[in-house]
Amino acid sequence: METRELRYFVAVAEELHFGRAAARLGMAQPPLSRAISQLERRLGVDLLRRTSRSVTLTEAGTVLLREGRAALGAVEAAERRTRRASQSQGLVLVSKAGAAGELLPKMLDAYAAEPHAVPVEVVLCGAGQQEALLRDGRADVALLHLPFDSTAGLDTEELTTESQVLVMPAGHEFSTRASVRMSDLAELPMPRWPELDGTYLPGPGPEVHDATQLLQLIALGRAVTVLPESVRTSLHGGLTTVPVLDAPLVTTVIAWPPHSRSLALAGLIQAATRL
Amino acid sequence: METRELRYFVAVAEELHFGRAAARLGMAQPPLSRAISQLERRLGVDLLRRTSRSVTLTEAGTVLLREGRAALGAVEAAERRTRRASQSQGLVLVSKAGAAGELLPKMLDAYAAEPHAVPVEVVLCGAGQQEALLRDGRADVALLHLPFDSTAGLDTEELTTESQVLVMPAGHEFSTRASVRMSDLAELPMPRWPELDGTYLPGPGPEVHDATQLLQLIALGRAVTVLPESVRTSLHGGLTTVPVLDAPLVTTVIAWPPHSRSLALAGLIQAATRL
DNA sequence: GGCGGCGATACCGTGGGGGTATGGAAACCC
DNA sequence: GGGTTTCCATACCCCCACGGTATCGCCGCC
Repeated sequence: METRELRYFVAVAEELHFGRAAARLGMAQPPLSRAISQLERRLGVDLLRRTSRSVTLTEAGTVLLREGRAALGAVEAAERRTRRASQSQGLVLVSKAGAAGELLPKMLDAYAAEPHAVPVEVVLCGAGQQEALLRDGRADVALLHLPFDSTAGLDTEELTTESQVLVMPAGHEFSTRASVRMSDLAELPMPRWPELDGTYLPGPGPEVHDATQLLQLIALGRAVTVLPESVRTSLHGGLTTVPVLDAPLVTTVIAWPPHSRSLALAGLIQAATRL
Repeated sequence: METRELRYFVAVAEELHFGRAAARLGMAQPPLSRAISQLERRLGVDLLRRTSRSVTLTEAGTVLLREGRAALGAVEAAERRTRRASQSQGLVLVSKAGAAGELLPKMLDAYAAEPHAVPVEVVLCGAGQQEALLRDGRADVALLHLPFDSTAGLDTEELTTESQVLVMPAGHEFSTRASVRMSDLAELPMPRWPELDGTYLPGPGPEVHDATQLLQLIALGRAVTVLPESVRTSLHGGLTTVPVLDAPLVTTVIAWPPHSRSLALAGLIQAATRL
């Protein structure tokens, strides 16, 4: 199977429409139709059910969509990492914007003090995107937060575990309490983060896309949220926190793609775990 | 990058010889040379250092060899899993030949008793091959033994942990002792298992390639070995065991490729962990 | 029943991948 | 040191497969 065929199939499987898929691929529709039929014939498997009105995935097509995306990611990763290996031998670290406030600078300082340290570029991204960045080679190492982020298919090392606190404006009804419980918060509208595709699930809370925006909304009294306690060091005035007793513990882990233990990466991981 | 280019590059990088690589690929040498140069030009990266006498990998070439193998594995996996999804919806479980003697049948029985169980095909392979089989889609799930097998890039669930015993012929000098230590065994020639490429590292012990052969050699007095204690249930007469106090504990885990939680697989994993 | 949307089919042109023949550099050998 | 061998690169050619345009066939809809 060639990556071209995979790209074609993934486009069609995502659009469920040959015309739109062809447009997305920058080609005409007939060659795309043919390419998919050829792929089906070569695999000996029906991937799509076409009526002249609609296209749906078969069981096998669903599998190939999932596996094909992963395979394309791996190919792109190979390309990116090769390119990067030829130029800079620095590392790219990715973390959620606004997360890991304290830990990150400490880690970078500790690593930079090492004898053979290489430059570390820090990329901040939206929640849940780190895995994709690692997978397709745009990043070498990530900071993830369990249990929110998935570590499927990554090697990890635990760094810290912390409890969570409710973040709210100073005058909030809970601001004078010594602690709260999750059940106290059930009625409060929680801000909604974007899904992987950039859209928002429906719900009562405001839509946010980064931490600064979130903290502003909280300061404005439009939202409250539950965050790891380390955020307290980076809160400006006007915001206050109380512990949430039964919120899940948040573990920060450093994660990297398996089989990629370059010397530089090993050094960074070691520096991080020694903190 | 097309998989064809990747296959070409991997072949050349492994052979370090354009002529042999071309033969392996079933093509002539000149088009192969050209394809590699094109790849280098497109990536903007030198992958190989050629003198007219020898070919060596550059730094970037080393990266692409590693990443390219993984990417090709992912593509093959996509193909195989798609094919399998269209026919049988059974599972393929892979384990080292001779290992997991007790656990495996129990697990399969427990799973078969479940309401929606699908057929499970059991494949036995040499040590260290399970990961490759999982990765390229020939297997869905594997039994691995820590700390010997690598679980890099796999999702796992621990099943059992056991200590190890020395296996030897009945009349062996250690057979009357209550226990031994690793230091007692330092002088004994241990059998050598094949590496990933099927070759053997040099050393004093006999070369073995499966468990039956190993046990026969032990019965013949030509070798002794250290194995997880569960092997005791499958030893025939003439062999005996004593505990090795300070041998590493062996943990049997069930492992599967990330992102592949089909219903059937989830059921099998659940049945296994409930044992 | 005419129309519009969509996927499949028919047919054509071209670019690129693969072939053979040959060049050119470096090691080896007597 | 010149001939020989070895090995990768270049030159040239051919053909197939990929992509484009035109068109058909099917089906829902107004």
